[in-house]
Amino acid sequence: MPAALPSKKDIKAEAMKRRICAAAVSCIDELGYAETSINRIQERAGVSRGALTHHFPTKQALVAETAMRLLHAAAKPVKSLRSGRRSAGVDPVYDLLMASWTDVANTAQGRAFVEILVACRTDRDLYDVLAKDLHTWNAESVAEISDLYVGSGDADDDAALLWSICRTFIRGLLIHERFVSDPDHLARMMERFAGIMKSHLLVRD
Amino acid sequence: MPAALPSKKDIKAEAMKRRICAAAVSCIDELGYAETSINRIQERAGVSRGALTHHFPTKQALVAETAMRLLHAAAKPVKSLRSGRRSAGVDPVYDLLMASWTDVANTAQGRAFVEILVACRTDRDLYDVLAKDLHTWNAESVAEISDLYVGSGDADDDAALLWSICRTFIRGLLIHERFVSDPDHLARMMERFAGIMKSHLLVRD
DNA sequence: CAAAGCAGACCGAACATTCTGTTTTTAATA
DNA sequence: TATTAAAAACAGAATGTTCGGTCTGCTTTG
Repeated sequence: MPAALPSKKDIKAEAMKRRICAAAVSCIDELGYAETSINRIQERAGVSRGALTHHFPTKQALVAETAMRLLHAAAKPVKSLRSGRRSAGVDPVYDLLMASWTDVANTAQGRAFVEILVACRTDRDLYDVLAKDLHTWNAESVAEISDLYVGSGDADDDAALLWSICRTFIRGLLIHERFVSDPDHLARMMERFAGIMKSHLLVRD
Repeated sequence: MPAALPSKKDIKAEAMKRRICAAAVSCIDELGYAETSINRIQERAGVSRGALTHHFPTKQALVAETAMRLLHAAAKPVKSLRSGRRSAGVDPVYDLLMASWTDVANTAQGRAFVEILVACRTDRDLYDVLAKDLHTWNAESVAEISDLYVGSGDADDDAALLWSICRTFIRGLLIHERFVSDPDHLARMMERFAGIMKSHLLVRD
């Protein structure tokens, strides 16, 4: 594993890929997965068709890499919340949940990721590409939490279960928006939910 | 409001629409919203293009009507749970939530509905058609619950808030499937969640 | 016989992908 | 260090398919 330091070529390639994936994210977030075409991503990224095709030979490859990047980007915030600003707010779990909503889920990246998640429910090819990373990401996320918290239930993996529940609710909240006219309602739901959960996910002693 | 009893023509038209919408539901459930085309719906419904076009001049009209039907179909189960099988199971709220998952959400209809919900997050035209019905459906659903239950929190609409949280979680659960390898895990999450919620949504005395 | 229901061909637009060139970068050689 | 051939990065046209929507007829119903 030489981990050869990146050449000028690699740097440009990485910059190009990042640019294209960023365009893909904003497209998916604003237009939805169904209306996101290669043409539109290309246009939004300000990149020629040849360049895009060179780095991502198929649409699936582009979506897959975009999803991977979103996945790895979403892993950071939880870790940073783990180390940073302890005991600053009301409750660590409450803070974690509220931050997960505002800083991770309810962002262009978070919304785009949910779009891709929904897409790979029915797109088996896409799912096959992402499945492994989704599972390991999930396992790591759950392990991080289990390391710090313990659940109020009987099962020994109760903290993991509760954290999965939290993430599931937060993702669902993105979809619930269309049901209510007042956007403030989502914040109220989030607060109420976090208030309930903080008495079940307890800091390890 | 004459509510003229349906003629033979109307009956046939209704049957045709039902058939097409059913095909749309199974398409959206199995292929996802992005891969659902008029051609495929037509093929699955075993209907000619002319017939389909006659009843639904545009794709949006078809999706909108399909969503309406799903919405009205999803209103029933909650009502039936309200009247039927009281005190049969562990807890009325627990039963209600578990039934909402197995009988409403985790069905072809439920999954298709979520697909449409996700789609109309970014499709403003579709949302404009559905918004009114989504809001009133939501209001009715919440009213039904508030009529029977009271929340553990301070707010006077706490039961409504909690019920919205429940529905949001259940919808999110449909998406969470791709994160875990064991499908049984979803059931565990559902049970744990319902167990928590039953101590916050309380039967009115 | 008028009108609605139905059948299927047809249309331009947009799609993902493939392709032929052109430019730039890399690495090997002198 | 200068030269050069190969490889990679890019540009953009061309291709065949599929899309949603329209249009022209035929059939059934009222």
